Amino acid sequence: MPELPEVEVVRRGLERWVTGRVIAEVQVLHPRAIRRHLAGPTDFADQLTGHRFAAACRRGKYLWLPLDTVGADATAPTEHPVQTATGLAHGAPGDGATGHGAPGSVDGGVDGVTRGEATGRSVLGHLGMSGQLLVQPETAADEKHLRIRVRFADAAGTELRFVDQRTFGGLSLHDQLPGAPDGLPDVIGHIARDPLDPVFDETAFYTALRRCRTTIKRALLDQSLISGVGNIYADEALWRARLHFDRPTASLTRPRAMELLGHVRDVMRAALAVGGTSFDSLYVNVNGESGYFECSLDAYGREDEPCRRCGALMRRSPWMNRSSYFCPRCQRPPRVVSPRTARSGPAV
DNA sequence: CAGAGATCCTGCAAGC
DNA sequence: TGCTTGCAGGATCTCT
Repeated sequence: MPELPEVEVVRRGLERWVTGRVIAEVQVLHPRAIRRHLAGPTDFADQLTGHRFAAACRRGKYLWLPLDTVGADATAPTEHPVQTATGLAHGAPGDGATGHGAPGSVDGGVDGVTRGEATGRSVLGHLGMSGQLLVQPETAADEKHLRIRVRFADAAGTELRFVDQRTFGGLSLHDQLPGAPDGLPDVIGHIARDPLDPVFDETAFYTALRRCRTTIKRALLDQSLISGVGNIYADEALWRARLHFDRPTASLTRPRAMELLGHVRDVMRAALAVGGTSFDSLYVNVNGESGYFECSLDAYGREDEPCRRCGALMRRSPWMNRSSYFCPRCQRPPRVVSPRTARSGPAV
């Protein structure tokens, strides 16, 4: 399922294949896919039609595309690049790859097209568990779970499709947060920056950990503290850090927290490096269930298999209506069970 | 108010 | 073979 690395691969695909294109038509084929757009499917389609996607940005697992008006002299068909996208994945993760306010990214424009003016609104997308944003030939057969189709005014011959089996994801249109240089939608203003973001605030993160009376895995999945981490990479990072998922956050020393943060980054970078390789054709290939990173997993899904570090059999624990995978030897359960009591005790 | 749990949804796998 | 049940999970809502 899509976590930060997968979403970043999608963002790069959108940047390449969708940015600068003018929307000719929007079809909403399943209302649940735009449930966060409260004004409904017709309004969503009407608001987008005739506008241009200005950029492709990401924060955590959210993607968004700011909308521009179309310049008066931009009626000629866009000569859109149609060539292999191989090499897109080679950018250094966290080095501008996250698309946060990169200077010129919004104003760079597409060759030969005069840019319109910003509308102050952005199309927000979330892939949920099974969502895919695909750039497909217009002639390609509809996917079984096609939810939204966006047709373009140019002659590139491709269209943007939102495909989502379990319908946890969706698209919506929102006003931009005032003062946000990258067109951040107001509804995700509370989402923290991700650990690959150059301006991720480590001190604020650690301060929040010390202040919270919760456990470390809950904190890792709390998108308002740190974004982009899902169940899989949380388990992977905790395994690498030899931390039990039920460890109270308040019991972590700063060096220990920074070590964990480093493992989160390492796991994400490794997944991002692998995820990019599947992205080399005409369409944005985001198969959330393709398992390209699966062979690299040390914890997630490895119940009853030997720990790659100590050989003990990995365990699976029910946790918040899902599962936590851990090594019972490397990742000892906390001695202090309650976060409340841990708060008054010394940091370990 | 912070934190914990329920909830949405669909397809697949396991069990009877 | 065919049905039922459980599981997967991110974000949001509700409850304590």
